Amino acid sequence: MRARHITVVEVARHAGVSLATVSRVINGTAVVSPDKRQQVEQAMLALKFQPDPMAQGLRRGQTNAVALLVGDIAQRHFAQLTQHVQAALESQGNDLLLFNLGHQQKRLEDFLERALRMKLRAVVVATTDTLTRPVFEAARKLLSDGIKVISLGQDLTRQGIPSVVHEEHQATRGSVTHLVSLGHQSIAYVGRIRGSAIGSARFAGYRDAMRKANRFDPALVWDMSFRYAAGYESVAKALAEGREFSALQAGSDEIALGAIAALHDRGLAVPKDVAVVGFGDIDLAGFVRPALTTLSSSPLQAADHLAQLVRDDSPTLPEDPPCILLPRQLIVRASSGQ
Amino acid sequence: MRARHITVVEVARHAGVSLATVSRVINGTAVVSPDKRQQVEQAMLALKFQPDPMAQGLRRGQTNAVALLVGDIAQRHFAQLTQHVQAALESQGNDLLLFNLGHQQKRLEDFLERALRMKLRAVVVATTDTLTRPVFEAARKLLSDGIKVISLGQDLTRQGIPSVVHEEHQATRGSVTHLVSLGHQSIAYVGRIRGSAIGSARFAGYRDAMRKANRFDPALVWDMSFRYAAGYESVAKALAEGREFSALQAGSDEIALGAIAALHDRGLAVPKDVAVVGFGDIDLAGFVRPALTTLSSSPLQAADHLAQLVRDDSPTLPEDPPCILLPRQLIVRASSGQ
DNA sequence: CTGAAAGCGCTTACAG
DNA sequence: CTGAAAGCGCTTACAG
Repeated sequence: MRARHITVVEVARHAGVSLATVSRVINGTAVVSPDKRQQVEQAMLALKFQPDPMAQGLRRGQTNAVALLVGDIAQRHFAQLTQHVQAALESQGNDLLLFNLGHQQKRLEDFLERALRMKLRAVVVATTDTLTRPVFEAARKLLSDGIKVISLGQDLTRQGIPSVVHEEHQATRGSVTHLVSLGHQSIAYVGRIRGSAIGSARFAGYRDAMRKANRFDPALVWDMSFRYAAGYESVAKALAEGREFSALQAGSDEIALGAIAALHDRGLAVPKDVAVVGFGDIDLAGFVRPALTTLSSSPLQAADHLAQLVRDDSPTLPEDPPCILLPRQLIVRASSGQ
Repeated sequence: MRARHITVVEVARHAGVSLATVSRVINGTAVVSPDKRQQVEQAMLALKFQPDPMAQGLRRGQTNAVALLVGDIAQRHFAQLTQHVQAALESQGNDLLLFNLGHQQKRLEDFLERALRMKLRAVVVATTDTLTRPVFEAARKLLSDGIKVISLGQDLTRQGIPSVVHEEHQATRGSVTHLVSLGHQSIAYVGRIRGSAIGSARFAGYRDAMRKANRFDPALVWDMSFRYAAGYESVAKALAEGREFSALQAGSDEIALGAIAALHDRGLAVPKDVAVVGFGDIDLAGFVRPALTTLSSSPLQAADHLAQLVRDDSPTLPEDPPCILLPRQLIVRASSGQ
């Protein structure tokens, strides 16, 4: 059933040269006389030759696959990231191996162990979760084996891992300061996600801005579980408990949307009764009503920087890995009023 | 830099057996005496041996990777599908190679050509787009080369491709009939996406229901480009033109959300002035206000069926490939009234 | 049940 | 600039 494919042997025969010469033409790895080169190229065309990636990989000790480990592809943010990372990698000839972590640390660890044998070109870790020791150890093993590990989303340079990150702390500090300047006194924070490094950073920005305004109140900080439902439940619970607040900073757009639903169900209007600011600017943000004020992201730029790091063949294991920082901007829409 | 890995040679030496025996233990492909088996297993453990997937792949002529080609990972529906497909494949030991088509036919074609050399375990095509001849030809080449091709989303069994699909036509026919029974006379359809096989089927269901009710009016059918923005623009344009309608069936939830924003911006209330029904039941559907009435999907079941087809080693190239049909249900929420 | 040997399709020293 | 040969790490007839 399985057809026999054209190999370098056939090409060499057809072109009247040796295997080595064919290989040199394929890889452009050594000088080949113009006429032989042409014969080989014609033979490849005539026979519709395509090199076998497995064989190349085995021999070179390297595939052209990059693994992307995402926190949870079901989250808008990660889906967007995946989209752009795939595009950026493809444009430089790399395939994308996708691994959905579902926020499970153990899965990350297991994959990293396995990655050691896969001869990947790079492993990209895109998770917001706080990482633990075993993960770092597995990553170090990869690194010392010459396999690139890159962090997308959180700064892991202290672990020797090049990172592409967005502003987090400054972002919420800025947006909350904006809410304060609008006259809000009681501003709640919904979504200080437990176990999330990024979530903590966003929360810290909020906290610092509130402290500066002398308005920080731990009772207005709500943890929660997961996305829409979490945003909804947190706010529903707070309202049931009689908490008072005139504004709300969410840890993500999805949480913000859930929060808005909860406010709505209690008869509270956004932004009239409660102003809401999300985080991340998912594509839907501009299409809900009221449109969602939020903090921007740059998944496209992030993916481009990442691709550059993947391509970059600078000496492995630099003591001082690069950290690329992407800014965020407050995108003011109707949900925050004024 | 790159460390030398443990190979079968070391394991064989350590266990005092031949390479062949080690291989047999790894693969469980032939009977090995209990004592030798144990020695090998101990050696593998002691040396922390992990087989090299590239070498195995080259020798066997088969990887354990499955390619998933999705219409557009930025769309909720595809992101969810990807999540479940990855999980299902992983549980059977397969890696996922993700390819985002961005709805570009040419990319599908190119990838299919390339897949021929990749020795993939299967290629899963998950797109709603109407496919063209060159794509089918490339698929046939894969099929005849013994590589599984599976369609996720549209019925391609006539092309010899096993398919896992959802009801489309019946779904909109049912939901529109429901709207009719609620007393609606003018029901618009937004999102008969050009070039989308699935979009056409959904539209046909609407059309048939409207015809049956003697209410079909082509002026109430609006094509559009892309997701939220499209839903918004279509409806905004229709309203500006003075079209009258009391209900609206959308081709997707995202389109429905965009449509609702447009209605809102014209001062129309949902469902009081216009009832809205979406399609797909994305996770957000229950968390917008009013909550979105929509047609359910079963990405989890779809992924499971798919995984089964991937695993299934029945004779290649059956003349009559299976078509697995998943039902949809109308999920009634606030946006459709009553 | 077991081992020696060939071979999957390439690339890369090595020698010329 | 070119070719013959070795070898990447496995698996699989083949012979016993």
